[in-house]
Amino acid sequence: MPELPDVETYRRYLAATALHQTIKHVHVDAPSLLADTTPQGLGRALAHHRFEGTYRHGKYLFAGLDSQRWLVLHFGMTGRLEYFKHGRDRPRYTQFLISFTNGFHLAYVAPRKLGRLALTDEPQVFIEKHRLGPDALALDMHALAALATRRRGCIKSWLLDQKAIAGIGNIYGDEILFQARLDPRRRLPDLTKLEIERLFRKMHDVLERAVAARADPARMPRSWLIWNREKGGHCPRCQARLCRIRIAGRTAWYCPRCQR
DNA sequence: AGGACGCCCTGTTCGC
DNA sequence: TGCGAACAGGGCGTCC
Repeated sequence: MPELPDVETYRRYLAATALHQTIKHVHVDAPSLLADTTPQGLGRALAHHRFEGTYRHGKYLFAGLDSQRWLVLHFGMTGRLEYFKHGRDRPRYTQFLISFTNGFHLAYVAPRKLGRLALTDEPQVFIEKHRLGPDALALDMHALAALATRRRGCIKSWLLDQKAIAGIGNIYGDEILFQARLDPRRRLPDLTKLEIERLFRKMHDVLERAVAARADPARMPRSWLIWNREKGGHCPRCQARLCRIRIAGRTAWYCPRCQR
């Protein structure tokens, strides 16, 4: 689930719940999630400190500490955050737990343990180290067009490549291409200027509206592909049977009539 | 450069 | 109905 709109929603959630409170201690249940640190390292960095700010880049969430260090969270395919008070509310599959002196806890929940937790001195340093592309919502039309000319492969793999553009995953990638009416297999050099502009507008529009919907599909329009992206699904525009193909190792859903 | 693949994990769905 | 196989919204490393 966690693509840009989901992670932005988590960022707001963390900012609304867990800022400015002293961390009593942390507990790591799944050390395999830690990148370049240890449970002890994480404990030392967080205990007796407070989160004072948040930042998001693509699918990465950064929580800034009063020590000038940052906790980095990536949610893999199934991660999420949950803030709670009572021990009985501790979510199943909690892999990492932050306990505050006010008695509340922030759980990093990930049934599949495919996420990542790390520490960094500065989000920008982490972003450069991982060679992430610009955040999908920070791009303007010009920048997107410039990026597009440097690429020769197919459009869907490009949208999903975090080193090209950061934040788009399989679900919203399909949604953007559907709304831009572009076949996911189209090659970038073959796109016209108008098509690139359409792609940019839809990328922005889909991501902004998904953020406004708090990444909850139930709050998104029925006319979106997201409602129909399943076996036997039909195009919400023309009712044609949707096609399902494999691109870049992931399932791509598209309408063979509307997307060219 | 970019695409295909295997792998990391585990819960759910599919298909015989 | 039951069971193993295939699949799921991510990312990384390797190979070609």
